[in-house]
This record gives sequence, structure tokens and C-alpha cells, in this order.
Amino acid sequence: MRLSRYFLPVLREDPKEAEIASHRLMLRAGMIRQEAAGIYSWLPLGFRVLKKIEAIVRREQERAGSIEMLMPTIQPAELWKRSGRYDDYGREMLRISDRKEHELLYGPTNEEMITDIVARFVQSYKQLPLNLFHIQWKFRDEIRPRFGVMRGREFLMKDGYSFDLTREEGEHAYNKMFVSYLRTFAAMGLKAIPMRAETGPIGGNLSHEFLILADTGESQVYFDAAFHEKDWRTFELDYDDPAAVAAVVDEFTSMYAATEEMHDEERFEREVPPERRVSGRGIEVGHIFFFGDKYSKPLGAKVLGPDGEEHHLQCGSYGIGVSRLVGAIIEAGHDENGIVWPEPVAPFQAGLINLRQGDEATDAACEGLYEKLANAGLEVLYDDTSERAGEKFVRMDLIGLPWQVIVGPRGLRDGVVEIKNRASGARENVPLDNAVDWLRQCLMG
RNA sequence: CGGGGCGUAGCGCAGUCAGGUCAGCGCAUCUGCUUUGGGAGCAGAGGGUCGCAGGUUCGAAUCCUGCCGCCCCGACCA
Repeated sequence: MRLSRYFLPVLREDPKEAEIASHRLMLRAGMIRQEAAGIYSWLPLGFRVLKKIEAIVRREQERAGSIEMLMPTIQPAELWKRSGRYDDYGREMLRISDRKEHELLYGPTNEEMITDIVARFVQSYKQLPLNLFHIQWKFRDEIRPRFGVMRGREFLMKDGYSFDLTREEGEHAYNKMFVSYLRTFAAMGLKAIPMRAETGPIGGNLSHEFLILADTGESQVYFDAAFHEKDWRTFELDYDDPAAVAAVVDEFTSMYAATEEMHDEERFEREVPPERRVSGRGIEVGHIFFFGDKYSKPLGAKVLGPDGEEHHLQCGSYGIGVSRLVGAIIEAGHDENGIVWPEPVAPFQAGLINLRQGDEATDAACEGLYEKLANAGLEVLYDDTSERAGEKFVRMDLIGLPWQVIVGPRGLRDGVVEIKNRASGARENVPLDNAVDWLRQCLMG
């Protein structure tokens, strides 16, 4: 992408309404624009990140055996009246009516709808297990939206739902999602610590939240420092092997970790040695629940079992805050100059900076590099504007692409370009002809 | 919903207490020239229903009333 043809409205100054880093940086880097309290437009750069995160979530869901579908944002109120949640959900639910005065609502979640779908089409235990997910916009009329996309009213969520015959099979489904969440967040360069959680309005008795540590997190958390030593990238396992999956869950739940609501100071002190007790702030990016027949009963979702009897389905639901993750990742990765994207979610893999647009040799080198990088399948944002070098450096640091290829007359006199790592600040002079291979090595490294 | 604050050019702000001389500043934008390896300099130009609606007054960004929007703290939450 040529920056001169792109739409990247960066702000030179901090917008006054943004207090925390991710919100400030998303506005400054031209990723989002606020339309109303807790409601945002996603500008091209922000949208690319959202799509990257979505793709990782989708890949890991499918790997764990979940099947993608899409349910609407608008739901009939009638479904929610049947589950009893129409009244329970309170003023957080955005209620609307159509021209015929039919009561509708903008979905805050989809347990009712998916259960209704499954109830209609699944009659036999032979059609189980079943795990369905979608990635769709939600609306919750929060009392106080804040922190940009971290607590918006409209937000993009992956929500998945599992359906099984027995409680045991249902818990296996829950465990699979537990492990897939570890994988999902690790694939984004994050360490998301699973913590025992309250079930809240969703109900049920088994639940974990996944939290990323960040000073600006909304949750107070307590955990064992042993989590810091864990290898978060070694969950290659057979999802159909209940024992193997349960072993990983056991491993990660054996260490103490709890949010404030579930924190037990006595247990914390008993189980964790003083030097390993950590307390801090965390951002919730995922939440999984197992709630048995809480919705399958009122919504009549049942199947015939091998015993010839009717059984209500054993269900769980599994959420990942996709749009919230954009903010959370920035909270976890930024410095005084701007965003520092982990490679897997960066809007572009590298930036190419032409320090002297209009200089024949520099232009030629940049154009050649840009073409070769594109041919190598790399996503590159090419700053071909005629602005000054200083502005280009500052802007490229702000938007935080993992690698910068810096091309100017000074280096070209020696036949080199500079390759800079955004996270470490390390720079390397690389012969022009080797730059593409070098960068590919960096990105694979 | 309780408490605090804000609304003046695209962004950041001054002006409001003490009504007139108040439509201002910096950055950004446009034109020209000079510059060009970490947010350039000079010269010129464009851009505002002062959140909205009433009211007071000879006169309102400024005073009064009502409304709307946004932010922060708290209670509540993907």
C-alpha cells in the first residue's frame, strides 16, 4: 500500500477525551473515530488489525472443532421472554420495535438464538457433539462506556456455543475451548492468564476468564508468578483426546489465579509462597462458561439418547472480545513513541520509508524494493509522501509496524538501506540487494 | 444513576468571573520560494450557526432558564 494513496488520518496532538494509552494511540494513529459514546467507526488501519485478530480467532476455533456461522444483530424479543432473560437483562439491552410494533432487540449475546436453532434441527445424540461460533457485532447499553474500544457499547465478539449429551462430554467441550483460548491469545503474542470467574448473568457453575496484564486493566487480579515461566506456545495436542485436553486445563488451573470477585486471600497465602504472589491489573479478553441445561430446558433443546430417553442438552458458551483485543494488545505493547504491534496482528508487516521522495536514485531503490516485497507476499506500507524525514519517522513509530525499511541517499551511496525493529529499536544496515531476503528472515525469525 | 469537568476553525487551546474594542492563538490545510536522515523557515491565503433553543439587554461566546452531547471517578460489566 502506498501511503500517498491510503487513508491514514493521524493526529499530531493527543485528543483530550482519551486518557489511557490504547484509546489515545488508536485515535492518533487514525485507527478509529468516535461516533457516539462507546460507538466507533473503524478506519482502514484499525480495520486491518481487527481483521487480523478475527482471522486468528477463527483459525483456532476451527482447529478446536468449532464451526462458523452467522446470526443477526437484531433478535426477536420473544426468544428472550422464553428464557426469562428479557426482564433480567435490564437496561443494558437495547430494545427496539419495527414498523409493526414487533418487539426486537439488538443482541447483547446469542445463547437463546443458537439454542433455538439447535433445538429445531438437532434431535438425536448422533448429531452431537456440536460446537458453533460466530463473529458478530453486539450491543450492550453500558452504564458507562469508556476507554475507547475497551468498553464500548457496540463491540465485535466471537461467541461460541457447545452442545453435548452428557455433562462429562460437555466438560470436554469446555476444556477444548479452554485450551483453544490459550492458543488463540498466544498466537497474538499475548499471555492471557486463565482465572476462576463468576458466572454473572449467563449462569452456570464452571467459568474462567482470560486476562491480559496491563496497568490500565479494569480488574484487580491475584496470581502465582509461576505463570510468568509457563511456555504459552506448546499446546500441540489431540483435541479429541479428553485426557490430554484435561491435562492442559489441570496444568493451568493448578496455579492460583483469581480476579478480585473470586479472590481468596487465605488460600492465596496458603498455596503461593510470598515471593511468588503477584497482584496487579488485568484486561478481560475472553470468558468461558459451562452452564448445563440452563437454556436448553426453557428453550426445549433436547435429543433422544442411546437409552431411548429424552435428554436436555448440556451447553457452554465461549466469548472473545475481538474489538476489545485491539485496545488490549496496545495496552500490553506500546512505548512513548507509539504502538508496538506484535507481528501476527500488525496492520502491515513492515513500513518502507523513502527519506527523499523526488530524488531519482532513492525513488528507484524504493520502487524496486516495494515491488519485490510485494512479490514476496509481504504486507508493506510504503511511505512515498513528499514529507520530511522527521515526520515520516515519527508517524511510522506511531503506527507501530514491526519492521521499518529506511531508504535514503546517504545509505544508498554505500549501497545499503537500514532495517529497524520497532520493538527493540535495533537497526541494521543491509545491502540493498539483500533487503528483501533479510526482511523475510526477520519476519520468520 | 450519584459526584466532578468540558463543549469557541480539522486538532489542541485562550477569551466567560467584571457584556461593547472579541472571532483570537498554536498546529494542521492551500499557494509560492528556500529546505530535506528524527514533528523545517519565510511570505501569503482559506476556514468558525462560539453545542442547541429560548430569555434579559441598545448590545451576548460572556448573564439567566431549559435541553443536548462528550470525558473522568464511583456503583455495574465481553
